[in-house]
Amino acid sequence: MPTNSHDKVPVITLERLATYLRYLVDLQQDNVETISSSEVEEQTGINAAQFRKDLSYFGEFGKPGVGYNVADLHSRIAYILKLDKEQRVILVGAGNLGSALVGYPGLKEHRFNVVAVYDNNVAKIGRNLWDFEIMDFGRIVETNALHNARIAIVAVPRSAAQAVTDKLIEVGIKAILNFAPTVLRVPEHVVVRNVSFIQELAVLSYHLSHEDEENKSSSKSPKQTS
Amino acid sequence: MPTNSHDKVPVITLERLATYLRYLVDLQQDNVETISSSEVEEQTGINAAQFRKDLSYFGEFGKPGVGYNVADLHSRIAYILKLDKEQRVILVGAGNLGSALVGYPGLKEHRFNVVAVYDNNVAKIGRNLWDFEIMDFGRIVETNALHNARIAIVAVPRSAAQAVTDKLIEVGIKAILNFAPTVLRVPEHVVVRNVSFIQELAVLSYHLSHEDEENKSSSKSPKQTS
DNA sequence: TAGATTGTTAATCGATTAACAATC
DNA sequence: TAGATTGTTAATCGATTAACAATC
Repeated sequence: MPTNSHDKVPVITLERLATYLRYLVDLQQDNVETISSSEVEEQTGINAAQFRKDLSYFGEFGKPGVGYNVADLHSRIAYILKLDKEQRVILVGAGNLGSALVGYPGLKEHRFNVVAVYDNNVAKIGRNLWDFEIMDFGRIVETNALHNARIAIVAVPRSAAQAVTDKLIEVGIKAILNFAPTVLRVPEHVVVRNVSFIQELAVLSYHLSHEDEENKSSSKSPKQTS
Repeated sequence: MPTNSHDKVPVITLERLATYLRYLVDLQQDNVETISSSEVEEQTGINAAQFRKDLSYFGEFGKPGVGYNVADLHSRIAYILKLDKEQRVILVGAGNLGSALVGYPGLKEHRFNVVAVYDNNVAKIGRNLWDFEIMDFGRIVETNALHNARIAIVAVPRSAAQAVTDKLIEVGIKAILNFAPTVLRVPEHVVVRNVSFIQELAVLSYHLSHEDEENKSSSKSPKQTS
């Protein structure tokens, strides 16, 4: 049962799948037709065996002795991540960050379709954010019954985040991308991913503060996370 | 050699440290004075032993039979992550995202001090972004010699990201928070963290697409990442 | 065919967590 | 003191990667 069996694909494999996708876009722009796993390793620093292992959760993608067809691999990974079909998304919180997120062109490129923008600030409700009229979050029960979005982006202040989340779950949201700097409590059937700008800076800050004490070590490949 | 020995603290521990910090802020706002590791587990879903283990890399923080003093733990974690002292940060890319990032109040709260904003678009150079005059990225050699920032936020289009990065390394940047959807190649002494909004949505999308096939399982604690 | 590279197994490595002696 | 909870050890679990038979 290959090509999509769901049983326990590690989340970190999914994350790398999304990374491969980005990299494959680069390759397509450079008109590269075929790559081998060892070329992936050279160029991204991700171990060749790991690349093959990640793919193996979903079936067979390459030709022994030849490698992987770039266009084919791209479309198959997009399929696995369901980036090949429209996913409806709502944004809650029409502040600076929410505005930047909704305005990001990569959303459309990856078939994420923002269907509504919500806020609870009466000064904002009714005004426009890009192409969207900002809706009253207090009325999400009615409006999401129409839109039927399953993914929500939460870009509200920490103090509002849990209450917003509770409401989102009520209206059928199953996946939340949380930008508020707090741990959201959700029922078990709801998936949350947290994005914390400050947390990332904190990790960088830690490494910085120690760099002067460090002696040179010897690896060569790019050292990156996420 | 406790309280800051650097030898191989897992990055994931550092990430959780930043999570603990957020949580401790919540507790302080609620005037909670003491917590035990099992309360942390209840409220955040992070295993109590893991919490204790994470802290153990840096010394002793609690009192057996009592628990952890919230204010003390907060300040010690802030110290470890060097969030107790100013870190100078530059932003490259004065677009929507860059604007939202620099405007984020959490930066100041955590002592990240944005010292300059750069762009290469002549239409933007000289204009203001919040309190900052947008500087010509072409002149960063001179300007960062003054500011001496070590952390850079890269919020430029994919096509510009690698060239920008190369230049940043030239001017002494040691840590990069990358928002461009591409893998940056950096020398071994430079740390990169990638933030990819689309990647996060892709992981959510994957989970969504399968949810209808899934039968209920039985865990209860919050299932979150990052 | 010979050479290259896959998909997968098994060994290794590292992170999570249960268990418990130390101690407040 | 008795009860609670720490810090840490050791067992478990899971992810990474080397190695190689299969195969293009």
